[in-house]
Amino acid sequence: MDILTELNPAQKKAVQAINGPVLILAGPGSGKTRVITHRVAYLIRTCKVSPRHIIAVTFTNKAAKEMVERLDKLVPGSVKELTIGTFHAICAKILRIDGKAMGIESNFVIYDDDDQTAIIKRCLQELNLDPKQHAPQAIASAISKAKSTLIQPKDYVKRSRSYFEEVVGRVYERYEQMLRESKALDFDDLLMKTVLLFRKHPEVLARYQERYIHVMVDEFQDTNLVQYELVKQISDKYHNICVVGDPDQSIYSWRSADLRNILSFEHDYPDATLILLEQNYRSTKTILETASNVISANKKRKAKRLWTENDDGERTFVIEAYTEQEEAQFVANEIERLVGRSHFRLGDCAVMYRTNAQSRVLEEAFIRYGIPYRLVAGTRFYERREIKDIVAYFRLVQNPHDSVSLQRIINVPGRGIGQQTIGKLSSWAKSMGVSAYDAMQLIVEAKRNKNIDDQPFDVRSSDALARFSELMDDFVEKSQNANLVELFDMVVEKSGYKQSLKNDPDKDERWENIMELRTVAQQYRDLSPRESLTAFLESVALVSDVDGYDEKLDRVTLITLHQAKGLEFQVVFIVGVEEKLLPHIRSIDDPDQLEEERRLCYVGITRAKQRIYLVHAFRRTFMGTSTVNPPSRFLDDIPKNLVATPGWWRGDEPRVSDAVFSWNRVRVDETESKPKVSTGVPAVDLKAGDHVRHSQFGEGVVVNSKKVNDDSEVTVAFSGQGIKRLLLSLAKLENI
DNA sequence: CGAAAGGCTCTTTTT
DNA sequence: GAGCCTTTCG
Repeated sequence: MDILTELNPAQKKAVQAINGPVLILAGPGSGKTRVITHRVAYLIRTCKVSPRHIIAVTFTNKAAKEMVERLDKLVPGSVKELTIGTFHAICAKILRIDGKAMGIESNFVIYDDDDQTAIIKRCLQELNLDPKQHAPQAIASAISKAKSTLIQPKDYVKRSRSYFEEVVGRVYERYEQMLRESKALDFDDLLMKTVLLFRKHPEVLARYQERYIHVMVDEFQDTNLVQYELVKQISDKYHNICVVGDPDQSIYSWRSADLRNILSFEHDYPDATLILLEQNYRSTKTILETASNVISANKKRKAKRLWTENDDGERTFVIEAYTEQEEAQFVANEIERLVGRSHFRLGDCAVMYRTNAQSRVLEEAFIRYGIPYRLVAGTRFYERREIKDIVAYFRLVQNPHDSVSLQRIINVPGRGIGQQTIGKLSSWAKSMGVSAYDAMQLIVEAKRNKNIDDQPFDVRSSDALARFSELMDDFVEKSQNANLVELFDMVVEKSGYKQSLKNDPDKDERWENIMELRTVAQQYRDLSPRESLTAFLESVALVSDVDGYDEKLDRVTLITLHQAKGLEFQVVFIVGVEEKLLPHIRSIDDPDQLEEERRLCYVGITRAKQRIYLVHAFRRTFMGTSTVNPPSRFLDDIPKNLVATPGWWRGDEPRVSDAVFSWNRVRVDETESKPKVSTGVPAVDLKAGDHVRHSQFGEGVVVNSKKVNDDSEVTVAFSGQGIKRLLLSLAKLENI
């Protein structure tokens, strides 16, 4: 297949502009991914560039994986030598290999936000600062911001201007020290330390410059200052740097992403070739126009002319629901209707929202309707307690100095090592200038030599500590010659974790999760014991939620607007299109942040290929309290001639009085829709203990059943599927 | 030391 | 509403 056919002139130009700096401004759906992959293929196949001289940076691991898959078809056999990954993953690799020059050992662990907060809390305690007055989260984000702009603790302290910054400065210094003691790096460190490494050791940088002759960066609008610096460093010799982005889709400023990077690029590389990708292949004219009208209201932006040859398509549906429950109901109902009557499949539909908290009501509605769905974030897998616990054992095996992991599991499951003992242990260790882990080994030794006075603990505590120390030693020993799965099984068993789950009310779910983690570990069993542990832990630390997202599954996707960037769906519902939610209340009084909210809305709309629904609720329960939110100001910017309401959702004036009855409308006007909603007495009467069969969930046992208006809500425990609540009239349950 | 209960505060978005 | 922390009691 020829690399250049099936590309439009602008795309062709982008693929062929391989020498010197290139800035590609790519509108949504303009074939950006295609351009990047074809450009790499062009370099390899036509220009005979060795794949090992090419580096491509993506925003998520999923994007990297996709690119590898596509390239494997275009240039078979080359992908192994290509460097493709996220900034964080690439930097982690660099530091494992070359970090020693910076005092970073190759077995460093990566601390996530949770670990970071844990450390900060410990700092506050040490510095006698009240965590209630100085929110650890706020301090964490201040430190992160500093690191993203390459400000080190000393500089931060020097330039602190307020009391808060002074506090942050003090914490920052101690925080860095603790990370060093734990031989750990946080996310921002991965980037910052790499830049510092390159600054301090030009000879190391030179190696990377020689290797990566062609540099490409995707989602450039969402890079921060360190990332920009890094890209600049690596490409500083050959200047073959190609960045791709869309300022209108910049939605990560809160993560220190800086739109000015695009401007800086034009400034730093005045000879850069500028390429605009403006033809949209994804959406209908109506969707594109809707989106353009929304984004055009932003003041700080360059006007852009997006166009498409696609059909006009359906109008944009703007819906008012009464509450968030009704909103979810509408979405579920409409999806059922679409899938039943038209060619759309469940997998073609996505529901997007501003905050994760909004997903719950949607989930409940889908469960009641019996519609299979997939939640992209939710309670994130790697943030679950049982997963973090098990992972902490592995981290400790890899790096015994990891104090956060030690604190986490030293008494999980309970083995008689309480707060008192832990406190005593760390101060004793500190007084001797060793890590807590080393201190515990001293206790073991003291016991062996019967020199009990060598350590300050009573028999009970010292026994417990010694036993834990020996346990960990066993794991470390195992890790040196057994494969990862064997180690996994040993850890789960011998740590007592498996046993301790027996009393856990969520034991089944937790156990399933642990087994899922085991499958992840299995993927690394071909590597050597040492390598597999490092690779496993690194993948665990750097995954994102979208990475696990599999579009082939035929299920409705529930996803945040942020995560949806880069994805596309036939049908998109954006819910909660209200003031205080989109735009979010915390962005409303800052003009810049407000513009970002608008971009977020724009990203959401432009995900849609065929149909877009913008749904808002008149009344919404926030944190216990019910509030009335006006429709989002963004809706005002959509021309009325583009907007419609689905036929069955009548209500030309969908105001309160009307909306109250809309619930009934869903049922009454539903005649043409596939599922007939019965309002009478359910055909079967189910009670606890009955065995039932469900088309999706299989067989299960009724746990509870209660009357809801004219219907019954039945709670059923399905084998292997967990407990679901279903509406009897909708869920087509069969009594067996 | 650990389990249980009650009280508190936030919840935007995430590599 | 939930997760986290503190308090209380055995």
